[in-house]
Amino acid sequence: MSPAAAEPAEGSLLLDDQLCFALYAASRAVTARYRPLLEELGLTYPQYLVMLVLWEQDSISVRDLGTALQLESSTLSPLLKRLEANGLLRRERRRDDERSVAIRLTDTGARMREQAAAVPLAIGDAMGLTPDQDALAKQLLRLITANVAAG
Amino acid sequence: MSPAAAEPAEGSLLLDDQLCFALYAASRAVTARYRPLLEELGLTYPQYLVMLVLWEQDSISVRDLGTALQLESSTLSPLLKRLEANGLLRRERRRDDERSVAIRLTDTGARMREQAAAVPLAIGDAMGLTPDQDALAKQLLRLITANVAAG
DNA sequence: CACGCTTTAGTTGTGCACGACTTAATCGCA
DNA sequence: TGCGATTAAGTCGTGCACAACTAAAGCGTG
Repeated sequence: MSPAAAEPAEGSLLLDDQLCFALYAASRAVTARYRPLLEELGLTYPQYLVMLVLWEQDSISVRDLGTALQLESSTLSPLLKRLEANGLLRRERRRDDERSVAIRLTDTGARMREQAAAVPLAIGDAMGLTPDQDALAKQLLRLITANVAAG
Repeated sequence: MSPAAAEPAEGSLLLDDQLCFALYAASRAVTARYRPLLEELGLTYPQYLVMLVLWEQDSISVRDLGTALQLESSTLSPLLKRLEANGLLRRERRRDDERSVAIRLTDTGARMREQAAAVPLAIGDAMGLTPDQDALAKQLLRLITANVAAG
């Protein structure tokens, strides 16, 4: 991690100067790395993220799931239907508020948690960062997310 | 940028411990920030990345474009058709190798570069990182990309 | 030269991601 | 109490992203 050889001019249009491209490329590369592991579980990457939330907090509304993952209902609704079709969760209208839909894991969905425990370990290994680098990367990424969302 | 309050256990399944999620969320947040700016140019974010490459190196093959952006021809071919339909570029078979297609900017596409110069500045501003943080983030992201691609 | 292998671009099918919109339920307040 | 505004989930259309595959061109070696 030595400093960059030559610091780019402000407002460069060179692809390799763009932080946004480094971000976009890294995100796709990591997702690609997950793909074969998740395929064994029959999950896509966004489906895996939904399962992570549900393993943390079962019986959550579509709205709160969207808040946690920063996804619209127009993305989540079909995704949740696919997970329901695969037997991992059930969707039921809340009786106290019929607008809201509660997402609950099935036994199959809950049991998948054990199998999934190996996944973050394998990916963490593949990313090959030291614990300090990992923490630093998370902090920088959250800072970026917070800043661009704010303006 | 103080250290994290509590370092997560290895292999945690908590969403907010996952570097992969921070990456995925940041990437989408940044793309969302670009959207209104690029809409004025009539571009999507991946189309903007293609234009960045072309402003750097005109008359490039689909293959080399794919290498630069780490995208498959199955993603690029339809995207390039849309850019061609919008009058920003032309596609022509190479005479010396009829398998290959050369992508060339039209005058309109080349002229868009001036308008686009403001975009990275605005985004850099919105990300709100110091030059050091920006450089560090790029280094970490490239390290992650290289590591996960390698294994 | 011939024929099989590789390379290049493109097509097809599936699943996100998001804007614009719809429907139904609930809320708030005049 | 009634009715307009708000909220929740979902549909639809467009555009990535990628795997699996196809078609056509070029290459290499017997």
